[in-house]
Amino acid sequence: MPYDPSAYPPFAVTVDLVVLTVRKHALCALAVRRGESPFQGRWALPGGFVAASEDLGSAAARELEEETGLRVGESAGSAAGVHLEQLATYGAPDRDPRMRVVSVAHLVLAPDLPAPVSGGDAQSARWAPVHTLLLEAGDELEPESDRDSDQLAFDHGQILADGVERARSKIEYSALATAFCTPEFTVGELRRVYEAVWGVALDPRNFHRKVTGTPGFLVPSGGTTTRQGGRPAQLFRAGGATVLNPPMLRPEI
Amino acid sequence: MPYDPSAYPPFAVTVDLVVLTVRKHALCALAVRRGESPFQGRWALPGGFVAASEDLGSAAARELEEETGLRVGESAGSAAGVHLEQLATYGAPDRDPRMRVVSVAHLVLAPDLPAPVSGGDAQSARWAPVHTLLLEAGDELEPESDRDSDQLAFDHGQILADGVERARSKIEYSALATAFCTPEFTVGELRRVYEAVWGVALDPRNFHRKVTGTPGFLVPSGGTTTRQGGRPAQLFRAGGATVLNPPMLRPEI
DNA sequence: CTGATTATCGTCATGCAGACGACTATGATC
DNA sequence: GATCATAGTCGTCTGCATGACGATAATCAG
Repeated sequence: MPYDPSAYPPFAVTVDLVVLTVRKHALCALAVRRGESPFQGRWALPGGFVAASEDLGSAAARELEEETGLRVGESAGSAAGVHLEQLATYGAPDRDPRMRVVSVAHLVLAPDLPAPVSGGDAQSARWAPVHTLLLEAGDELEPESDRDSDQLAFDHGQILADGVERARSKIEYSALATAFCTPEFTVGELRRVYEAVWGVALDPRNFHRKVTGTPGFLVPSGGTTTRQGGRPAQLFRAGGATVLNPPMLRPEI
Repeated sequence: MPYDPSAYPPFAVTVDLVVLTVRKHALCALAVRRGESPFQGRWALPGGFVAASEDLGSAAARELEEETGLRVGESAGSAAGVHLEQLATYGAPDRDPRMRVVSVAHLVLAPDLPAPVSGGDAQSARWAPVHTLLLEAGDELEPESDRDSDQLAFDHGQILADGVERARSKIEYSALATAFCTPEFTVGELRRVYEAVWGVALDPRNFHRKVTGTPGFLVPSGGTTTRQGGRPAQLFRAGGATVLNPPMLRPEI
């Protein structure tokens, strides 16, 4: 591998973000409307170019804050639980018709946010249920849907699908489902996160036994709440555990 | 995100390979000796630049074949079981002192190969047990070891560590351990793969029960062999299963 | 033939997970 | 205020997978 500074082909490097949250019992992703060609007017994942002296993770965090106001960090800021990790890198030669772009996709898990947030450099942004963004050609579309204008630009449909699959599998064996929750949450709220991400119904009693019996997963914060109605529920915070052993089992079928 | 073709910073994109195999009861990685500065004479992971119109996975497969002769592909070529997947992307601004390089690392799992292979564009290559490549500064070194010349160049030590950890966790819940085996193998040979990758001893009887009882993991090929000594062992091929449910359990401690 | 080595089958106890009953504590409704 | 719906929490039972380990089978090296 002889080194010749002029011999390597030039690439542009971007970061794209799969920002997931749970809203109204549905797993939702952040999508921004493209103001530029190509794919003008279509929805896409938020993202942007990596600066010349910027780390990949820093670029992802910067884009996230620019487009959502969310800050990453363990105990920082208002939204404490935001989680960011690298997802995968997409570099098919023709994935961007303008030039050769390699995109390092990142996955963000965030608690439910009041509004899609404004003030980004995208014309508009929204939370969309992932099942509406992931409809493949040939799938059923509701009559009132936007047809293929709901399809994501570039290869962002694939990126989103990979991110969703990563999230689905990761909450099995890690405590990351708490990243979808507010700092204090109930067992029922955590269960609804699992149900939304996996798209299944879980037995409340077995779920309660499992999560409260896993050391380090949850720590009681002392208070209770009735915000879900019914009997007051104990409030918990995320414990120090990061891996769940044995894991949460995703029901078959 | 206004588009200006001249505004994006130029990057070089490379692929680096973590090629793992099991030799002599030890998990080994492929390392090549660098002939160029920086890190001249040091060991590094194989890899190279991505061509202008080349997909990332294709570049990884090309580099793999150039440096080892291995061909990726399900039923192709001589070595059938070779597995290649994207690992992660490393892009710290100062990871290469020459210029801004983003490296998309890939993980390769291969059966034991007779020789480190020659004919690559690297001066020399060898299989090294991962524990010798992953010694951190401050760890014990055997007196006869090459000291820090055994440390990998660039951030390849971190990349290798990430690849090893990926392999260790992936054989838990997938059938990928068979990628370390020849096309036909015995239960004992598969068990020795797990033992080498995890660095633990497994009970032969429970292991046998587990792998032969998991549908689709192994299919008998009909023959037997005594190449491991002792009683003849039944030969198997990898079945169609890709995920193991329930997974293989890695012993604690 | 004897022993070493490896493969394979079986048994038993433990523990977790799924299915589900029962009870508790709140707000909503009449 | 009584009743109902809702959600949370505690228990029980059963099946199954696993860990620990005994026992037997089939080869090779002396």
